[in-house]
Amino acid sequence: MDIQEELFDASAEPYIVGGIKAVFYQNPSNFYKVLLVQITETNCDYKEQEIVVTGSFGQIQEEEVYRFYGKLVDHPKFGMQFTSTRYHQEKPTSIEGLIHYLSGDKFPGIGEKTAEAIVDALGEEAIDRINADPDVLVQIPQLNQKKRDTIVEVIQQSNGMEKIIIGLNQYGFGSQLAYSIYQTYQEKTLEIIQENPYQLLEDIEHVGFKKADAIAEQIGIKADSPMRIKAAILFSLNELCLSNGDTYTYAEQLLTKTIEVLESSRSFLIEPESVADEIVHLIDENKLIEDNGKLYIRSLYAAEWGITASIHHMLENSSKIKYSQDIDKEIKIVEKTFNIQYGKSQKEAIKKAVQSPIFILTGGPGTGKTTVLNGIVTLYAELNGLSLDVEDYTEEKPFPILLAAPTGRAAKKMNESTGLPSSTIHRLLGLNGSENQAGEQAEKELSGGLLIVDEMSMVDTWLANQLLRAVPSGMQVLLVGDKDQLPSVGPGQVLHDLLASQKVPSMELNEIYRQGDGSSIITLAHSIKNGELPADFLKPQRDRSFFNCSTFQIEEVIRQVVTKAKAKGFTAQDIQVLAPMYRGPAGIDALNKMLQDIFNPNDTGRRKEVSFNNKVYRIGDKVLQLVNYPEMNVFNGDMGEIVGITYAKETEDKVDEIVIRFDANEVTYKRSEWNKITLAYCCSIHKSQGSEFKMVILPMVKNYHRMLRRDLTYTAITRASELLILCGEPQAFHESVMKSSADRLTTLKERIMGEEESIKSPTDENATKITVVPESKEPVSSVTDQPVQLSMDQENESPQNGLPKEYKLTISKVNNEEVDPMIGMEGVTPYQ
DNA sequence: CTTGTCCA
Repeated sequence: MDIQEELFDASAEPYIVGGIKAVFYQNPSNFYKVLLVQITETNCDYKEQEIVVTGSFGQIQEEEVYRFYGKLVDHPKFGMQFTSTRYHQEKPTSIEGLIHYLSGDKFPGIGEKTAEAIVDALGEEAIDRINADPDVLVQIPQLNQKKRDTIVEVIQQSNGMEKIIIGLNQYGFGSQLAYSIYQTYQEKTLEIIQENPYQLLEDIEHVGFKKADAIAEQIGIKADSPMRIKAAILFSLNELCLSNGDTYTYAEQLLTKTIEVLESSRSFLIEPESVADEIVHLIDENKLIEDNGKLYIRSLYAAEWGITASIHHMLENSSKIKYSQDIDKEIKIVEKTFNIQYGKSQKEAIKKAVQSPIFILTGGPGTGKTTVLNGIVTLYAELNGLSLDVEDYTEEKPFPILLAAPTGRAAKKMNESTGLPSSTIHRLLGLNGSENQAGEQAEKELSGGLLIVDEMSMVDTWLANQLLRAVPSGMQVLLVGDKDQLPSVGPGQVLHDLLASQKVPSMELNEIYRQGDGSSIITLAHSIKNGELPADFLKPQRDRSFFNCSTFQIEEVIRQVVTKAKAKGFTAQDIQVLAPMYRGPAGIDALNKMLQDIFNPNDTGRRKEVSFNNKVYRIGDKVLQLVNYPEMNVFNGDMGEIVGITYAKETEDKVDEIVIRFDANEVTYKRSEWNKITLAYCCSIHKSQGSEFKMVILPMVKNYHRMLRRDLTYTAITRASELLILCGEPQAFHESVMKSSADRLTTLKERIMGEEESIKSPTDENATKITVVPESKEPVSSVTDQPVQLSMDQENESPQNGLPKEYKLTISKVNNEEVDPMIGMEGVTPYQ
């Protein structure tokens, strides 16, 4: 068996073997290539002679024959092609093939006759034999020393990849890591690792310090070597900043963390002084930035300043935006076109936005950001005499309004709500994932008159810098988002800081248009946003209720609520259970299993089902997409339904297949792609961002631990458009609301405000950090200090329910089915 | 402990 196949376990994987006819495209900054391949062998259902193969490849020789592993993809623009995840050069196997290979361009000076002589002497195993012992060539009289060297060199080079992979294996890298390391360094792999194993920390994701340090030890790098200490410092800085979302840290914390990293990797005592010395050296070398006692990751320091410069530059252009038309009059025309009436603040936002070089539109869910966004687009087009018909534009004259968002799903939603083309920010900027995070490479400037970015709260410091830097002079920018929702995955809190600086014109929408009057969900959301839990938090309301229970009772409580709701006509699509984490008794995985049994059981045991990763899938299951498939218009976070399951023996490729329907289109997933989906009856709060559900069920228990955060709770409850059912421990809700997330350490706000950095010591900073957390709130602590009893005051609360005065929701009553778990919601059905 | 993006 081929070494690679063994390594990557690729038994029934689709492959294509063929010669390279042309290299259509190669990205100079990474290994991405588009190749035209003349097929000689394949196990795919593909009848043409040629196919386009895309992927990351090292050196690709035209005319050479390669074996590509991957899958067929129907690209909307380029048709059927093969996306390859790994490949290797094919060794010639037949005698004729071998002769052809040896007499080819690769071996200068070797003709057909010489090649024949080599194969005559060494047989079909010639290549392996030369590899094993180059001296076997001496027996061939046609070859002089120079030709022998050429042959050996070329053969060893193409054998290099296998050697490198074996080498990586010996260093203890599994197939996955070995592969990504090889993809990055190619033939230089072993050289780079031997020179400085710590380089892996900078270049390869998922390589930890211990791993790199183990190799370093193996090749004799001493425990107190400056190289090792420096690597540990930079690694610790990254860990500290990225785990908290901060853009800087303090020397003391960095020192402590570094020593911890070093000493937990090798048992060797490290002097704090030597770490401190190396921190100073790194600052001198400009690999670490020190500013007013703060230590920054270089790229983040640059990005904060970059954003600041861009913003200031835009603001200087304020006076250049002038319209001859009467804007108020034009807004009236827009209102007429859409047949709506904007609220006062909405009107003001539209007016300000078209007149500002950069403008922030913010507001919670349901406040009409989308409506205003559409108004701004229409008014902008009106004022500038632009057509909004995409057909009127060409490649030379591109559409002048750019729409983008940090996630594929948000971009898709933008496209649906505006009818205009939109894309991810990455795609807009032409980022391809191989850039370093600093984005220090040259990038293209955008063209157009207006750039609109939605879900700005999810844009991190690096991306914001790259985006704003690509904005040309004169292009207006509109940033839209909700600063209280989940922050970016990457470091920083750009939207928050821009708003806090008060330098950028902005408008916050407060009026709720989505929910009807008297929604207590919105009131609750407002309190949570401000770090409070309202006094009536535990009392059943018309549109929400609370079940007090422990971690281990969550499953049973939710089972009963959902069973009841289902009987009332709520479907799996109407009800969404949200949890912050996957594992544990009250985790997403456990709840999904239970919910699947309610909504889509296999009672008879005779239904078609397939299992994967401890999960069972059946037709009718509600599933969640976990990655982007832009060509299918399906994105990370989209929900669909399984509409078909085909067992391996019934499919052409002999692999199990699942067909999932999303809104309009159906997508087929082979077993190898099943890790791209999961059950969706319960999903993570993160994945729910950007969606809305009639009924949201939200468990909160202390077991969720570090996931108890205000932004998560706020995001979760604001997903509910009609009903919200909370369950769990009141103390857990309390904790989550107390834990503010908008306390990432950043200096963007100060930079934009142009304030002299006040010299703060770490203790000062800690003090400010503490004040960010609101003072203890009386109503909450009084609720949480004692065992909670849910009581309903008959006089004030829903007397129409005719409930007894003392009505306690306890788990035993729920268990005995003495109470209706949808208490207080009698009149509510999904169809009202 | 969870979360995002990428190529003619």
